[in-house]
Amino acid sequence: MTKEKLDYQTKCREILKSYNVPITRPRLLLLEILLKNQGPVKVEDVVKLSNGRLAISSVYRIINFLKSYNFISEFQTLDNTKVIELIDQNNHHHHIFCKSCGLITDIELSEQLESLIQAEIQNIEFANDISVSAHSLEIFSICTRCQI
Amino acid sequence: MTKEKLDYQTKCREILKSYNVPITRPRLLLLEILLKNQGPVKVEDVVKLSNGRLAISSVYRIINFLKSYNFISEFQTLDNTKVIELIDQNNHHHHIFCKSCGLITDIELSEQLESLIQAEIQNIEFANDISVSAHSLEIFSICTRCQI
DNA sequence: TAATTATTGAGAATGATTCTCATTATCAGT
DNA sequence: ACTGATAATGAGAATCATTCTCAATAATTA
Repeated sequence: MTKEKLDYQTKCREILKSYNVPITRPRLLLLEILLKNQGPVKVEDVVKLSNGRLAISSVYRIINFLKSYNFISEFQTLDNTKVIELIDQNNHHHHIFCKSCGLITDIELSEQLESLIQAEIQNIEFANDISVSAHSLEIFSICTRCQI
Repeated sequence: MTKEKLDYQTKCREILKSYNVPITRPRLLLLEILLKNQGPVKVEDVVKLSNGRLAISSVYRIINFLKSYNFISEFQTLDNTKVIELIDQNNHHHHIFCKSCGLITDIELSEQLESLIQAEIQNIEFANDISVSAHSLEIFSICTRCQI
């Protein structure tokens, strides 16, 4: 077993432990797959990448379970495929969707814009007496490859 | 027939005509339903509101057809229900999703923030050599009713 | 008004997601 | 470590949303 692989597993274990979530092989595997594949992954890809070690019903169950712990964010691609992504507090980002090929690209906004969004959200919270927990800016475009 | 009802139908007819889209009773009906119900509507609600005059297969077909003309925007609620909304160029807005009850609230950002987003998008277009056609800021919160 | 062509409705087919339940794994307490 | 209580899993059945099919119908053009 390579050092890298060991590190992933250790990290996954720590993540689960820190949230007091029972550590099981399938949960470790799913987290490991998400850690290794930065960016959004389709449900069927998780199953494929597990090499038959994860049942699709378990993948859905674990996704829904971990969503409730805010480990995972889930959204739809433009062709309505569900994709999931590890939530990384240190890497707040948004997504560009290609309307032609469906490619999803991560994007970070400038600090200035991000803090202005935060300010506006505070206004919205105040005006509507609500408590906002997250935001996401989705950008729709035609990607470089598809422009040709 | 009331004057109001006549107005809706006339407006719908004009919309379709202006895009050179063949005018059919089901398309008029769907547009009328969307015009009357400002904000996002579920597919099943469209069928209900049509009082049996629209088949669900037709609703899906018409939605996909009109989407390609940019009449309609489509997105998912937090519990993954598809909702559609009429695109109104004069009313660019975003959505607040209640994580508890699923309520979707329309929201307009301040002109300042909206133009800063536009500026950032221009940078993104320039940096990535892409052409952005739309954007959407999604805000996730607990709504006033659910706070209690 | 008739002929041509596109659209619709109803239900069948598909595909994604959830549910069920017997089997297996995890964990706390010894 | 071992055991028992409890929770999680895998496999496939069930459900639900969406698309497909095709005969009947409506819209458009001349």
